[in-house]
Amino acid sequence: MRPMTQVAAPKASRRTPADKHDERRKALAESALRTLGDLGYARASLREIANNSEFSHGVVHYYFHDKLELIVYCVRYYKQTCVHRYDGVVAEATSPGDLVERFADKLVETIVEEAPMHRLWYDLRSQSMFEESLREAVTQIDQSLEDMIARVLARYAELAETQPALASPVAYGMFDGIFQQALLGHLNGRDGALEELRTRVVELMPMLLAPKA
Amino acid sequence: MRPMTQVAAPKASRRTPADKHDERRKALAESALRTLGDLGYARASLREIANNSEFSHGVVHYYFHDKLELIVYCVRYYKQTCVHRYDGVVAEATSPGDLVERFADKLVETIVEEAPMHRLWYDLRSQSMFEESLREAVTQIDQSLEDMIARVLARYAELAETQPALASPVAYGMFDGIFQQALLGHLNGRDGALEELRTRVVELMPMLLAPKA
DNA sequence: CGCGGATCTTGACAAGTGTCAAGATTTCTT
DNA sequence: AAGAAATCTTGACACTTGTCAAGATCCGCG
Repeated sequence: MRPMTQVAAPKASRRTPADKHDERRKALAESALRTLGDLGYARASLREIANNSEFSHGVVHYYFHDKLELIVYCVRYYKQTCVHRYDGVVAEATSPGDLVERFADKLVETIVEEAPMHRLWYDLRSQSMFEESLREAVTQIDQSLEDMIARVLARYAELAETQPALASPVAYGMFDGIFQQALLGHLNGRDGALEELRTRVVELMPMLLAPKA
Repeated sequence: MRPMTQVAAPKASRRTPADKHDERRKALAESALRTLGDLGYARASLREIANNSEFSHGVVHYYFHDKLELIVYCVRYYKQTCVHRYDGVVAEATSPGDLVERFADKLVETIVEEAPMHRLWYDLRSQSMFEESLREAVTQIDQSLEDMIARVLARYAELAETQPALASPVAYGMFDGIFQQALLGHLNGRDGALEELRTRVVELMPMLLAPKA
């Protein structure tokens, strides 16, 4: 959620004429994401998306070819900021135990703060099982999430002076599974779903390391 | 996909007059499941469902109150047979290693043979994150799947003469995660997705047991 | 047979959908 | 400031959707 001013003003061009287009796409995406997070992929109509924004419903086709392109753009745009969520954890952790704590806390935090975005992601990924045209984007995002987990795990092993016991796809699959489970529980209003996620991650992480000797 | 004849004919009542109703509901559900597995929850219209069956589109509202009731009935109906998929594994395994092999094989087998049903389940579960009225059914099904995993794990620990190292919700979450990952890979046509699932499960299972001594 | 209830079909309705084109409006350039 | 290009609004289109009601058809029982 960094400010949307471009990287800088290289010379005297305060607003590049062609970048305005990109700016608008992002603005549209940001308000579309709110509606998509509320209603999900199928139920969010272009009119509803436009109503919850400062634009009219027709403008979507000026900036996007069709509904699918808008939605893929939105999720890509969101996930782009998402994959660096644990960079701070990796950078600042001082010991294996510290890293585990920080990682678990961050996982809980993002469920509390961005549950609608996460359910939208799972919605889109499920849709991609039916809709061929979603698969490329979903595959790429999934890969970048796996890489994110891999970085955490690598740093964890480094701090513990050992090696990861599992390849990163497995680790990602596992975390994704219990994360999804916690998200579902949280949305169901099940008390303790978040605290359970925390303890589960804490007790799971050590198992992902190869024995020291 | 077992034959749809009822459990038997207990006495002289070959066809109970009121059971005909249930029979029809099941028949409708079975053909609806085909369409739902093809198109998913959102894209499968009642007309499309009816077209791929021997009925007309109006008959749905004779047997079901609305679309949601039909779909929930369908998924419940399917998953009901699903939760006993590994009962044979549990019953017939002769050693820890044998159980792991059989379990992994069965997981792969069901992806090959029932991928559309599995993606339908994930679709429905994702929808339940948005649609309150789906949550009860989804929660119940999820619980029964967790119980299924718990039975496998308990037997595994028993054969290995030790205890499970993780509570069943965690174990279920993990397996669900890597299963979903494999399903996605398989539907994407990624070669090796199934073989990877097999080896991942085989290498993961021993980590779920508490050390022997 | 013929009646009555269950079962099913047909057709319609109202609401909502993505898409697009024609024109209004704003913004920029010269 | 005038004209041109970019941007946005409005309204319509063709189509699909879930739902339901009226009537046709089937079935078993008197």
